[in-house]
Amino acid sequence: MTDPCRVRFAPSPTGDLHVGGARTALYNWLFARHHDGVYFLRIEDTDVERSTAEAADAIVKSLQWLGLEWDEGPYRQAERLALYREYAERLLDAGKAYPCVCTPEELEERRKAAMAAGRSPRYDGRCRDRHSKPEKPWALRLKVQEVGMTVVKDLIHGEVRFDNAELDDFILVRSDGLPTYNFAVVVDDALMHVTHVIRGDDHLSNTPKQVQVYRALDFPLPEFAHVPMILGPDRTRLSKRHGATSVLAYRDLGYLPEALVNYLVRLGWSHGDQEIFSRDELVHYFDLARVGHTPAVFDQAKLDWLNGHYLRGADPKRLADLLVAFWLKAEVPADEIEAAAARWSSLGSARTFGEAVVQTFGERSKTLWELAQASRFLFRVAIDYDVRAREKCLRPETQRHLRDVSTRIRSVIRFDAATLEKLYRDFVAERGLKLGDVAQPTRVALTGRTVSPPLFHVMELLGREICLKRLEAMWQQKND
RNA sequence: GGCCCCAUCGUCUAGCCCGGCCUAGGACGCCGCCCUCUCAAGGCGGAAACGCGGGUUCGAAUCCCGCUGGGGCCA
Repeated sequence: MTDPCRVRFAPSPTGDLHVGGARTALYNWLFARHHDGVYFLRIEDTDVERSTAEAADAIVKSLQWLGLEWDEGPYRQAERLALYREYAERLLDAGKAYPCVCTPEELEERRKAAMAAGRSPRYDGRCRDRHSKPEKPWALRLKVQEVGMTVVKDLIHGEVRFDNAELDDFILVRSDGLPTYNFAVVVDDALMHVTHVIRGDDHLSNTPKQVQVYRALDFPLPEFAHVPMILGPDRTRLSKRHGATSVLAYRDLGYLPEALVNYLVRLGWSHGDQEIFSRDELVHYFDLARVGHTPAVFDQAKLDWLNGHYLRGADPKRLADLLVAFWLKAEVPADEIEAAAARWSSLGSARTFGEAVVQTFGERSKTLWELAQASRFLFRVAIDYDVRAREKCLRPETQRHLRDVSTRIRSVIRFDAATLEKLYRDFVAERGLKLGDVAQPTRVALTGRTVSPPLFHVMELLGREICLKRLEAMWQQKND
């Protein structure tokens, strides 16, 4: 019986959780669940300049929304500073690290000089033989192994070799007493018994440095797995320039968490030709060995397709609950939403108004936001008419049709889709018209547009009163 | 600049590790047709890729080298 694996997601709270980070979290989570291991969250907030509590909060919210619950934590590096100090002290005592009194300004100057002379801008090691703590402010540098190679065994990339001569004595603890990323991450991963470090490709180049820290501290090495990054459509690192990139932004745009998860997991991982995966299937099939090597471009069109797929399959009740917030955002007054719902329920339908809307508009929408906008005309709000379509409705002949059909609508007993459809079909049959001759103008009068969900369902949703009012406005309109 | 990673349709990818089954498969998107009260959804069909150059081999998308291109890290 081997010990269970332990993995972590360790974001810096310097901004919203973007889709790249979310995928890293997802892969960690799936790996842990697949292997019955432990997945935990660690907030890397030692960079006090850039870290904020709001960002940490947004990350936690994002992860919760995606359903990536953690078993431990969140741990916070800011609360563990004493630990880093303790291990720094050990390295200093053991002579494996040394105090450096070079100031950032001096280093910058030397760096420039080196560049100008065509040399690489590495630290020149001038404080290397210093042992005692100086009076002046100092930073702690690791005395790195200068010869040989550091080989990183990566579960995705295989063995990656780095020449130790390329490494310089990098800083472990800054002069302000705060640990650098490469130091804190090693101390934490080792102390927290992380068995598999699964993170973005951008950290692969940092790994040989971290390996040196593991060795200096006599910590056992974890396994590493560096997953390729997610790029924008222009093939550069994803950033705000690319529009929506944060998990919360997608939530607010009306995407479903299961759609985003499904999209993200397939970006860089595959299981044959399968595109749609349930949560259980993902846990069952997920395997780091099947994670690709190539950076992936984020394609919103495919996310849209997946979201549409999940929207169609989702429980109408759940969607209806979520929809309200999007209607409000589409500037539908709250009391209009209530009025429509009350009117609907007085009709005695088994479904609620929201559920009925979801069922007729859902399969035509990619997102809840789209659904809310497309169904906006169901309320007593100002409708923006398609100008050209409206002009066609104002032809005398068409206005007559609308007027005559209105008369029948007014007197029909049951106001439901089936009855209305029969009414329209009888009407056009009697007059030798095609259904579209009357249905299309009706659609325009009621919705403002030439496209909508099936007309008779729309009418049922709208209710007799609003239908007659909008129809009347259309056939009474003077065509000047 | 140095180092590291990567390279199959526009995009995500299967195939590559263990060469022949690949006249390169699937999905999104796109185009066409069917269904149809419009639009979706669904069904059917189509256009669309092994970056380039050298090897190795009877045979390479698959192995090796170089180039080119892209990305990242260092500061």
